[in-house]
Amino acid sequence: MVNEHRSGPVRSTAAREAILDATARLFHNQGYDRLTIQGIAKEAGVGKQTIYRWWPSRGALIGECLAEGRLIPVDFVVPDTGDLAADVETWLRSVLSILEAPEGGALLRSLVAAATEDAGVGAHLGESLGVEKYLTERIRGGIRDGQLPTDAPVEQLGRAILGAIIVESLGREHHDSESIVHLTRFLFSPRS
Amino acid sequence: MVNEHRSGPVRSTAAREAILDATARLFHNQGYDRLTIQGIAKEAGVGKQTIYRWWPSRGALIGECLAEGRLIPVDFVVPDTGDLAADVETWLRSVLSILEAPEGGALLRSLVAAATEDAGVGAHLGESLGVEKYLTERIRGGIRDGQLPTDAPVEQLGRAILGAIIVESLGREHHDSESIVHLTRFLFSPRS
Amino acid sequence: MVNEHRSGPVRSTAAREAILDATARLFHNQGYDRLTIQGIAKEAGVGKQTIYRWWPSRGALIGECLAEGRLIPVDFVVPDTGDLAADVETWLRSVLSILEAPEGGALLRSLVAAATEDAGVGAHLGESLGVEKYLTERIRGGIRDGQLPTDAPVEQLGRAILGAIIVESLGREHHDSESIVHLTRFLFSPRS
Amino acid sequence: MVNEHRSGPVRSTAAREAILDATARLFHNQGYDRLTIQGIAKEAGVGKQTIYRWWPSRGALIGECLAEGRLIPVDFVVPDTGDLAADVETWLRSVLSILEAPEGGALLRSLVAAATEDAGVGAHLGESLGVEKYLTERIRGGIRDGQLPTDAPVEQLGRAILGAIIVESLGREHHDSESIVHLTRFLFSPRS
DNA sequence: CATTAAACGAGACGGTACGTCGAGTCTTGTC
DNA sequence: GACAAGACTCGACGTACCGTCTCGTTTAATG
Repeated sequence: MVNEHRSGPVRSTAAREAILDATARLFHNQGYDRLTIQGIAKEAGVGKQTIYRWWPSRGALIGECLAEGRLIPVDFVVPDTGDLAADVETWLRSVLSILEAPEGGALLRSLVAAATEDAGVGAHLGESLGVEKYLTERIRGGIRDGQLPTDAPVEQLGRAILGAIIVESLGREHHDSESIVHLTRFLFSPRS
Repeated sequence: MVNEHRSGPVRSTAAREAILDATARLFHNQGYDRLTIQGIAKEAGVGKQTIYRWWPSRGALIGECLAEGRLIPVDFVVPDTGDLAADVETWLRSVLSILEAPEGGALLRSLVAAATEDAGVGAHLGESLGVEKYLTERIRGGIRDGQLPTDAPVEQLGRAILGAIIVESLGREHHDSESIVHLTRFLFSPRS
Repeated sequence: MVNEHRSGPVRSTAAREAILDATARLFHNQGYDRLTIQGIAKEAGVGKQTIYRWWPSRGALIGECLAEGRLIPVDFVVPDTGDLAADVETWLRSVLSILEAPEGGALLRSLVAAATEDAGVGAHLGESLGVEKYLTERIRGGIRDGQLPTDAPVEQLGRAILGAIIVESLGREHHDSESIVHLTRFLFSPRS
Repeated sequence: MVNEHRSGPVRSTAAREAILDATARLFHNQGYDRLTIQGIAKEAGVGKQTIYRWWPSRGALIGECLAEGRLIPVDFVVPDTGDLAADVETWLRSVLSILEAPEGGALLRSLVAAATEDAGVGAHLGESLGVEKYLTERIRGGIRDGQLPTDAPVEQLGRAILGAIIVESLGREHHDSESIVHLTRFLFSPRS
């Protein structure tokens, strides 16, 4: 029998919703290091076991929130005006606007902290900023247009930009958007 | 007089040494998230209070270990053969050799985790890989040589490479050194 | 309804038993001043929190042990042969036999120490020696028999005898049972 | 040579005074259980070692304060008007006036707590209330006067009264002076 | 006097226990 | 059988004191 029947209730969507909601809320308010399963359970009005039943760890919860866009509720689409450098810059500025929000740096560091603990978060961090889906795709377009050489390391370019943002955030210096914008201009401006 | 004299016992260098030693040892063996003050104290044969007396947090301990080269005991010097791209690649390969060691990825992720908690670690992470001291300096040399345009974002290039390594490490895909080497070749190869 | 229902696990009697057992055992072996919550938890194979959940302090634990007869497991009943002085002396000798046991003085002093910290212990110290239940009752009988004047301070007589024992124990002189027996004979011998 | 000479300073009376002062002050303000050597040292403006040099324990400090009348600065003299019962009652009321002061019960319990830890305190507790020096002496006078039978247990009577006070204090019931006065009247009123 | 050694203030040290927090597991009664 | 509630053992937190041990400074008897 492929189909295994069992009696009893099925997973409560209300509980799942309340848990992910509470997780996202607490993550924003307190950061990853102060996020606790107990706190989430109480905030969600849920038993601890209900969390442990469906998620193996704190990181997995964050991963699921991230995947559902509950942590960064923006769609970082990259336009295609034909000008690769300008399009990338548009994307970059929308990402940087997160960092420039109050506690934006702390938010990003919290995400990185979660990523160090949980592989799923690490894998989907770039994804939720549109790196693979939009940015890398747009860069590929730039190659087809001849704005980048055919041997350009497409995926690595996205990672490098994201990485530069992360490194800057870890340094906690006063955030300077323009310096990263400068980087992308250098990377994507037409080469002679 | 700046110097304020006080009688009484002086800070024990033996205790300081034992604590930093134990911290570095446990950090390598267990990673940052399993590192506890309690464990360090026991490993070092020291009272907990002696740690709290001199360091405000777990992160600060890691920061000091990092600054003293107890975590990454390598000097990542960048040669100057005249060929910028080749020199950067030399540096890069020595950095990547850490990642390729067993548990190398975990080590880097642990450092990043510490950096998310402690500003000092964040500030000195790049430093201890020679980014500011050697890599950035070498890139500046590349500008003087005319191998890079004068408006190249020197500091951001170092951050971008380091960031690309970090992002790759967070993703936990099978590590591929060549893809990052590819990135640096793209960045630093002579532009026409 | 006075009864407020709540679902969920119920207090573990096994844990309670183990804790009180361990408390009594350690109290006898080490005395009150060396008794620690940590030690009780370890001896009982129990988490510290389980102790703090149900008892507010070390003294309260001792109070409960005392009330359940785990510290002085004797029933100090007073006979009624008709001879008040003799009956009180019978009781007294059984109490003194505790003091005369090895470490008996230390046991009593430990109880007194606990009583100074915890009101409950103080209240039940006399009780567990049968002062209120048996001794005072027997003295009342003596009044009815005419062996004591009707205005005799019944309760205070019990306290005075117990107090004399305690004061003697605090003095740590070589214990002399006969001197206290002498006191009770004086107090209860037939008055002309 | 029996006499061993040495150079150097002698014991500082200022330090001794400051320490005993601080001890008495803190004992009154915080009670015995919150009294710490560190606290005394800081309050007295003295190094910890100076305390440990001259006193073996916290209890010994209290013992010395007690012996010097720094804890109960009253002289509990017993008058001799010829009326034994009345004289004892005079003494008793002055002792009870301590208990009736605010925190008087706590003070007595603190003294008892110290006595359970330190033999010296136990030995001198009664002494500092004038039990041996005055009360017992006065009772002996009562025997000589024929107000008490010759076989009265003189010392035990003093202990019994003190003990009754202590037991009442340990019970923390609302203090009732008259009940103890009643006891002494019963003990010392002329027997037919 | 100059010497010198002990007493002193200050406080760092290795420990032990404190009382609290959260982890992850288990138990109970309800839906 | 999923759920809310929460008791359970365990381990770490950061703090308070313990009693011992340097430190330099002060001080008084000895030489």
